[in-house]
Amino acid sequence: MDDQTRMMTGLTGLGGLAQADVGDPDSVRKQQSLGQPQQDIGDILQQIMAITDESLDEAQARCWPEESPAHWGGSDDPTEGGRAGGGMAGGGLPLNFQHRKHALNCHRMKPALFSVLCEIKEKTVLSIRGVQEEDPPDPQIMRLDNMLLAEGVSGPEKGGGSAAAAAAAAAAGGSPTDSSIEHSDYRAKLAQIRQIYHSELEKYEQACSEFTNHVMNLLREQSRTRPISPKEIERMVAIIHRKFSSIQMQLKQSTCEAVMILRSRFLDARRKRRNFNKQATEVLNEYFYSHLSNPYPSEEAKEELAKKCGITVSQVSNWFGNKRIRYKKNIGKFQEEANLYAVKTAVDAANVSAQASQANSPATPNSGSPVSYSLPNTGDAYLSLRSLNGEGLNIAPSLQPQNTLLSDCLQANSWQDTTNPHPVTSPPGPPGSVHSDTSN
DNA sequence: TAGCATGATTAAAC
DNA sequence: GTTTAATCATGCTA
Repeated sequence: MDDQTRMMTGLTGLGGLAQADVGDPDSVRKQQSLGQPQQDIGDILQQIMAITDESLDEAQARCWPEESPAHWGGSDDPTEGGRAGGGMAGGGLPLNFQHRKHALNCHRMKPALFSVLCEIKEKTVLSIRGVQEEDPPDPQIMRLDNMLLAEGVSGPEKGGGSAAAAAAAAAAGGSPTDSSIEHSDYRAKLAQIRQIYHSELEKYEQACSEFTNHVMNLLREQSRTRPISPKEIERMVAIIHRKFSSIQMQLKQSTCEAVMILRSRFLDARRKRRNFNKQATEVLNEYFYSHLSNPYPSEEAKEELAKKCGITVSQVSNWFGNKRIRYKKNIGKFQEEANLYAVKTAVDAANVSAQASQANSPATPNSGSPVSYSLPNTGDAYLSLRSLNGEGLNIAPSLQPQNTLLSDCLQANSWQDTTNPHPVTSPPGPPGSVHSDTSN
């Protein structure tokens, strides 16, 4: 029986009041003021107070002083309350208690009292209605949800986490093998976090649903003796959900923390700094010293270098940034290195031109032709040269006139003198290819 | 283990 | 957006 019906039933059963006045609490009060009804309500309230004030032990002692456990069990439906016989009535309540309850329910003033309670209830509900309006979604929860979704902890398993891992691994610039190991390790840990998160979430949801059902049953049960509207039950359910969602938020928070720790441990590039391999450093140095007059690789050149070195474009930028500043700070220290790479480049250029002469014709000129940036391993040639020329690192005179590149490498560099950032310039050449700026 | 080398990060300037 | 300059954190080596 719903609240409305219950109220109506109660009111129609109001014996001491005129039918026309039924449902009007003022009329009820008027009647109460006449004397007899007031006494009745007083009685009924007295009885209610007496029952509610009693502890269970007291009630037990009074109703069944020598009861056995067999008195418990069954239904407490008031309609069953009139059943004859000793021992237990329904609802797990002793029969005497059932009788008292039933007597109370059947009291002729009960419907009127119930209607007054309904009125009071209605007013109370109205006063708190404004406060109970639906809350907007919590931005913090939204942030947490978004992060968990982005990391692949919540939502579908694919993408998120592994993508983040891949991106971060790429940013860290580790070797392919290293990054793949770290990647799988990261994914395994992330999967662990995901599993824990989902199992905990399931537990919370189960507990929430169980508790909600329990409370709803309790309220439905109570609605027999006090007015409880379905809206109130809904509100109570909402309160329970809010409480549980705060627990969920804690779970989400700690999951996010775990993910952040995992990320910082596995993917923090600074933590995982690895020196570039020898070949990569050589490629970068070759470019740097062969563009010493303007060591600012274009975006295309950076991409090309990054590809050659197996690192990212930003790592190339970092490297050049560091190199420029360190070179500038201590030119003397880097002079030897500069000479070394200048010779290396020159030897390569000489080799290239010699090959070109042989391949074409004896008269083919090579001056002015662009020198390919892709240098073969000229280390041996350089060492031979070095030994021929002693440790003085002088350039073989025969090589000098052939390469404007060489002079470019060794000339005074304007970028070193300026304190302002050098304008972003690209060495001439088609995009995607790395050239030495022989035209300089 | 100290000291240097080196890659990454940061703030400020442009 | 890039660059410089300073700095941090880590790797390498004697």
